[in-house]
Amino acid sequence: MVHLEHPTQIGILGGMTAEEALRLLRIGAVEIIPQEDLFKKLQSEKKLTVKLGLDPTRPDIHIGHAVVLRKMRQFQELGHKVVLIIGDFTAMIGDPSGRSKTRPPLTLEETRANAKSYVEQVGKILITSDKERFELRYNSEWLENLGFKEVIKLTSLLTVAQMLEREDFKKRYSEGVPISIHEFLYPFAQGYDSVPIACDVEMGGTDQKFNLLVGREVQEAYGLEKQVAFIMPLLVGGDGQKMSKSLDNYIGITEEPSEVFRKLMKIEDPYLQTYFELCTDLTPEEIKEVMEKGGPVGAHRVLARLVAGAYAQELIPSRLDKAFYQSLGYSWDAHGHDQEGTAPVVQQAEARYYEIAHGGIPNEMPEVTLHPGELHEGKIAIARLFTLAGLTASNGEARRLIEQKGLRLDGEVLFDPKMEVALDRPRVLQRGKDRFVRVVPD
RNA sequence: GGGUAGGUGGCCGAGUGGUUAAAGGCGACAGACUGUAAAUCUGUUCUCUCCGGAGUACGGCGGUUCGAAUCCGCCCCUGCCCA
Repeated sequence: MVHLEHPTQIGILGGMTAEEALRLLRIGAVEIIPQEDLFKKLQSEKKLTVKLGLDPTRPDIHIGHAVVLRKMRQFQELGHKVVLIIGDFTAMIGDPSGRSKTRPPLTLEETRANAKSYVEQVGKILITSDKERFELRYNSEWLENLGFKEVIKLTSLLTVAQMLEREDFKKRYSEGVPISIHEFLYPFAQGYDSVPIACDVEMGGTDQKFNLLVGREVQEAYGLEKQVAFIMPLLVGGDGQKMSKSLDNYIGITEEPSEVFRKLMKIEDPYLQTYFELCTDLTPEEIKEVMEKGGPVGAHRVLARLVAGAYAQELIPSRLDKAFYQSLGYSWDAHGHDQEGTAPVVQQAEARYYEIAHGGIPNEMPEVTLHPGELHEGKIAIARLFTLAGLTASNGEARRLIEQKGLRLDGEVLFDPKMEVALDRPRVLQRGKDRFVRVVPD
């Protein structure tokens, strides 16, 4: 079984000097503004408050978030406290960062509903059970009843010109794309979040730089010590596009290991290096070695094993390094060519991947039960079957795909769009290479 | 408040009375080729279909017309200029 780091081990880094801590924290960071302030805060030996604001409009945490969360885990292991702010109030504005359109606003109720699953997911990376190390807050707590007077105080901190200097606003403005005034309020709201919690370090991706810096101004206006803006790189999807749930480039941290494995194997070659850098703790030398010795395919395999293996754990190990790779039972020398891992989850994920790659049908797949009312004399039209199974959006699409040899039934390529299928036993439906559903009669 | 230009399929964008389910591009999907990569090539891309067709669709509502994305009226929304 895979070695699972015991919670009592957390805090083992607490004995580090400020220099050592800074050296560790800097790894992987894009920018720390200002780094001297972080050093001073670390030297002060007080427990630092490290904040991350999460937008509860989309309920899933993906491996892009994990880049930031893993860094925060380091802070926790150094003895500091993470405060997760669920932006239930700010979600009504919608973060304009990187956006080219105004976001549709959400109600408090809608956003609250999403927040709960967030915490569960974040718990895979952060230590959430220890109140000294973790706290969850909703920003409606202080923003909802913030008076207009305070809003004026906040908004007087920045000028319109400064706002429009932001790349996303600048672009929208010059292209004539609408910007609502309330979107200007977002950075202030996020910045104000740092006041009631007396934030020392605010974490964010590169797209958050502006917002993080506003937090400093806001804290100063409220007589607090300014926070450090800790900026981590943004992980793009495996195809170089923004990671998006509607595309297949999105890897959720609670997805099945086999899915994580599959998606990591699909990462386009030019982004492989970045994934190693952001999602693992291999040294640059080790990454180079893996890439050279394993080639693109072998390197993909090492990455997929490491990350899928780590994410399969209840609590993701704090270091995804060579030692962890070996703890999964793989020999480092082989760089991905062997398949002799001893960690069952990874083995299964890998086996499933290769089974499908060689045209096989996996054992594990989503199951759909068909209502008996859909059957006519025990049979159902093939197109309707695929649509009911959720593999096609419409019967027409199913017919088209059949004409294009894109659908299979029990492994056999379908050719007749008018075919009727008897459902006296479970049947395996397949779309393309890797989408399967098993339909079982009720 | 005044003037002006606009609102078309997931996105961009053509289309000013019928031959328009709406050019073209992007994206997406399937196939070939591959490493379940990329690139390339081929096909598809509103819904239903007894494959003959039928239904719905061009911001909203109403009207003109045999017929409207296209003309008219009102409303909503957005850009730009002026105040």
